[in-house]
Amino acid sequence: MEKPKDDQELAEEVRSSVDEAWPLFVDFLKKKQARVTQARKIVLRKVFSRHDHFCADDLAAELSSGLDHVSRGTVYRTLALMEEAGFVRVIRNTDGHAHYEHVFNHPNHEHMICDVCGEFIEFSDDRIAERIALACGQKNFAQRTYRIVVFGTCEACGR
Amino acid sequence: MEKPKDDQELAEEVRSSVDEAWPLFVDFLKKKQARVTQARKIVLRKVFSRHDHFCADDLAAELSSGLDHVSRGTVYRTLALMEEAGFVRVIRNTDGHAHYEHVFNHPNHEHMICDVCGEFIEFSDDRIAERIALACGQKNFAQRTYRIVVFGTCEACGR
DNA sequence: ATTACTGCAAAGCATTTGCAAATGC
DNA sequence: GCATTTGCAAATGCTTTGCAGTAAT
Repeated sequence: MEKPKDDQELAEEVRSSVDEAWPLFVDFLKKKQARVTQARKIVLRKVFSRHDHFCADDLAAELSSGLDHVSRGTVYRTLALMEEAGFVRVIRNTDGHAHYEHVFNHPNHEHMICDVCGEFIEFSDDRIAERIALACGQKNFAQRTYRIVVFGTCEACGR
Repeated sequence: MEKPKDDQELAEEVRSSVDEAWPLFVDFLKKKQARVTQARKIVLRKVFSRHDHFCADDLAAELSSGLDHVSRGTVYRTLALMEEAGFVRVIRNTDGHAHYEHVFNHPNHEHMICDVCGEFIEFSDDRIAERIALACGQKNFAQRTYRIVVFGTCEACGR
């Protein structure tokens, strides 16, 4: 049973996610012989300051015009790194945009996307993961990750 | 137990798919008060003349320079119609291209995409469909369709 | 000091769109 | 005959890239 989170709890969770994620990202960069830069820290912090899903371009827009300035190109490059590091997932909608979400402190879950309002609804089901693993075994396919998107109409829009 | 299909059987299957699909597409267009045109027929035939997956742009390229000429814009517009009609599915790869496949005479199935060679491997599992339906029920989400893509390495590339 | 990263603006590229001509109804 | 479609080419919009300057090691 999970009670709704209030603002303070959310803020807490954000802080801890960034605090946990950053050192891990630093490790990842070092292992890769890449550099630990301000821009990368700013992008990571921004990504974890959001709870919802966001699209690359919006993030780039926000960061390329604020105080902690990071250029569009760098935002895209950093998001690619973060995906490689496994901190972030891409979900390609039917529109051309790349939607991202962070996966840190966030159990495996999939999405329903409402055709009408575009809302993302999360769900998860361990059984599905099992069946997918099974199918991969049968095809001798070494699974790295998978993505499920269900399209349809959400409760609010259906009424 | 299914035996491998030889060329003649494949040709047969293609012919019958087109022959079955076209009248249905005509119905769809009429219901929509849209027009039954040559261009739409040509695109549909081309889509069903392919067994594999294809990307919108390749199809457009082939059709915009052949004898049965259809312009790029029209190919894109027609593919959108065919998707709406449920004859075709889009699978978005990580590259920006839209990959299509026809779903007529083709049971529900999902895909594994090899990171190395880009091959599409089909698989299906009714259990997964059940679990997804269940999850949608729980969220009061009216499911229209869904897509699963598993990323990883295929058998050949894994060796 | 060396090498990688960033910012900027320009290029890329699949897809969409506006509009005049063509076609289906 | 009238409205929808088509073809073409130009525009769009997200994303990537080249390069000169800047920052990290």
